[in-house]
Amino acid sequence: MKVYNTLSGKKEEFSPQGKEVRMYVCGVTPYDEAHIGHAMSYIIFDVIRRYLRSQNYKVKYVQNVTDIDDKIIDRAAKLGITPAELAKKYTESFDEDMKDLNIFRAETDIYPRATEEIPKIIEVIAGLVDKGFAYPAGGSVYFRVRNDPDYGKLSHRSLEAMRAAECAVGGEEKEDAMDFALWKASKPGEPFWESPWGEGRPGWHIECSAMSLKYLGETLDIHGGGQDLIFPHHENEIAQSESFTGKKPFAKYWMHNGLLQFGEDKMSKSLGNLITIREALNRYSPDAIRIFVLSSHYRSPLTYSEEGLEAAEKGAERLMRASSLGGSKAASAQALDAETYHKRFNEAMDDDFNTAQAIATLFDLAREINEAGDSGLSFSKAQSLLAELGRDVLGLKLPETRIISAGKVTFRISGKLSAKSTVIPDTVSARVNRLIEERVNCRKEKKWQQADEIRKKLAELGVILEDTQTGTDVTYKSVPSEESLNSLMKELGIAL
RNA sequence: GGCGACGUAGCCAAGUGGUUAAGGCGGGGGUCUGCAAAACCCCUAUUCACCGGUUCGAAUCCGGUCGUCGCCUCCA
Repeated sequence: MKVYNTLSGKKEEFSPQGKEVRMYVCGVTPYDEAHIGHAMSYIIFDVIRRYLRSQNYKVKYVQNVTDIDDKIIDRAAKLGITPAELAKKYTESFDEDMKDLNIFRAETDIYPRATEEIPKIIEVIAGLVDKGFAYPAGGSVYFRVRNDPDYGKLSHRSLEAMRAAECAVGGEEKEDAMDFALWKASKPGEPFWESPWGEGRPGWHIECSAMSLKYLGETLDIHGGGQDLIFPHHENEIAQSESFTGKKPFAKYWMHNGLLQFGEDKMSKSLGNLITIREALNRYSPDAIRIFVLSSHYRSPLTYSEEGLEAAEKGAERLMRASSLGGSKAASAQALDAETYHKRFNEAMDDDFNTAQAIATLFDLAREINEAGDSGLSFSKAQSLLAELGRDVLGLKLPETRIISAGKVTFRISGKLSAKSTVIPDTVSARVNRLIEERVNCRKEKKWQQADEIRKKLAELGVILEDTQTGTDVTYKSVPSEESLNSLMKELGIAL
């Protein structure tokens, strides 16, 4: 398996330290709703992790929550609530988003919060001060960048070049403009913790060093995040961690996803041009969002577009249909060769997680299944493979089809409804089934106009009917209200 | 200004020395169907921004030109 490492700028053979892969992915600062740029990043690392698991690696996963920083304090002050309340609210909202996007979580995962890791953070800062890599000034503590000869190795730039850019600002108390804060003295009214340097709170970068050290040890296998974190965040993490432990590298493989673009610009909170994950989920299925993200390479930027999401929705529908296609009773024993697809899929994923090619393989497999279905060949093996790779590795839901009404009606849920485990109320399905039954009778009697009318009206309510050789398939794209069905039945003169 | 990425069909997007240049969406034609839908089949890039060069051979390597974007400040 080859993995692109930002540190070396090359694809490298993946060889973790042990059987268990130690993986750390930078989490969010919960001060607002997460947007689909976040979704992109977490979907990508989710798939990387799922693939590692499918290749029989164990993965020990840690993802932080930066629940204290300037933005949280400012925002909370504006809203008149405490920073802790604000952070809690948006952490919960983020967790809900991740759940609906089908992001894998294991019992053994750790999602540490900065505010709950203060002792470890102070321990690391104190260690850096002892070793001369950091110095207190004015109640804060700064990292002494010039003492780290490796500084800049991840972002591939020199200290001189950075100084020349004259972008480093503030900090009259700093020895060097490039030095960054490990510990920030608190201002009146701000939340604070006691420390050897006075009341204050942790700087942004230090929590990741402290948490990864505490939960994953001195050397990580994979450290991931968006490309916007390469500098300064990850550069600073390396500086802190390697200076503290004296061990290099802090992380064997640094993986960074490309950023989501929105029109001409990057989608970001500061530009205000964002679509939240919640808004996206209200319009598109989680599978569509995943296919949209995974259809291009994870290191390339991706531009958000309605057309792109709609195209992905159609694709998701296609995979879902193939994975739930009912087998013919007359299917011959001759099965198609699923193994070549499995091989192609793995080869794509082994090459730095080429999900675009992996998905293309699934589309080819779907075509084979449909073809086999048309020609009466057995395709159950191919179908299990499609479901396995789609669900377990790419994290798609590929909503299950359930056969109801004695095999006459195939029931499906698709589109955005699949984000939650939607249940169609009995009162609703009873009415829909009654309408289908009525339509079946109309068709038997060749009352085509009436049959078409029922189909059309149900479609307007988000219930799609399709006739097959064995009966009628019903797909719920939304759940109609009992009342709307009642009035439809009244209009058509059909009694329950 | 410094560092980096990218420019492949109507749109999205793989491919990075020799393959018929993946796949999805869209469009056109057909099969099936009462009609639809779905599915399947065929067609939709003689060509990979442009100009030179290396090579028996380049979308793929090198140089240049034009264009787009990211990072250098909080960000996934």
